[in-house]
Amino acid sequence: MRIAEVSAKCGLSIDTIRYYEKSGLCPEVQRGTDGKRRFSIENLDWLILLSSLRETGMPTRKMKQFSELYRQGNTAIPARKAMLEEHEAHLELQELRLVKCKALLAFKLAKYDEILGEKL
Amino acid sequence: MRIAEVSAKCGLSIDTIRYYEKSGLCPEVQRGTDGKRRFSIENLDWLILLSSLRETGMPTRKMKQFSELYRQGNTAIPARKAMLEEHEAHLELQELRLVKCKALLAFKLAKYDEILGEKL
DNA sequence: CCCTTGACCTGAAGTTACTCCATGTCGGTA
DNA sequence: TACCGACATGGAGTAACTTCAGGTCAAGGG
Repeated sequence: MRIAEVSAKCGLSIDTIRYYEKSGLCPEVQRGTDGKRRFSIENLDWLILLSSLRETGMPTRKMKQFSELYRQGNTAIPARKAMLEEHEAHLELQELRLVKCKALLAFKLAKYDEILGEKL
Repeated sequence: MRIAEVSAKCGLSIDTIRYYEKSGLCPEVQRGTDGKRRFSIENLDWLILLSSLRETGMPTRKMKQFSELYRQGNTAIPARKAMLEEHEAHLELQELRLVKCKALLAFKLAKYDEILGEKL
């Protein structure tokens, strides 16, 4: 698979994918004889996961750490599991922020409607 | 109210509050005779709202735009309302991302457990 | 066979949104 | 009066991209 296809499938921009590889956030990507990247299914799956982790606020520093644990193979699975569980907890926090913001917006919008209503 | 207290109450760091004022993301803050900022309740409320908007991904460019509409007073309420409603829609998107990430994590964690189970 | 096109490459500079730092002032206390 | 803590400023540093300038390669059209 070439970079454009991977980009479409994982939601990361082409530039971001190159940036992630360069920064060691994803395992080595093979190259064709033309020097261009050829992504495996494994590469794609990894980028899909990274994309989702990133969207939900995991810093690249942690993604790099996670990637290093991946390179270490199955012996590092408990460590990887711990990282994902930590991120799960982080998702709960984000959920709370969303709920809080929703409530605040509802309150503000109600106040706007009140003011607009008075003008009639 | 002084900056340290406002920071504690709105969750933004002291540096961020100063940065927001400098960038025009919040209305003018009064100064005491000592040259130090004295925040009103209105200032605090505004920063609490900005903090929540920021946490949920509103870019500072939009926060600035919103702030300019605030300065225009009640005539700009329909425009402000529209912006907050747009952000509400954005929150729905984030919600989806969270749900998607949760599902992906659950799947990965189940796979890890499977691998760890096989080793026994 | 040559030329153009399109998808890709690299290294470097630019952008966003902070965050940290050095240095300086002011009001109050020992 | 000397110092302390909370605040001030301007500027440099950082994270995570994003954009840009300039170059390569394979394929197709004239």
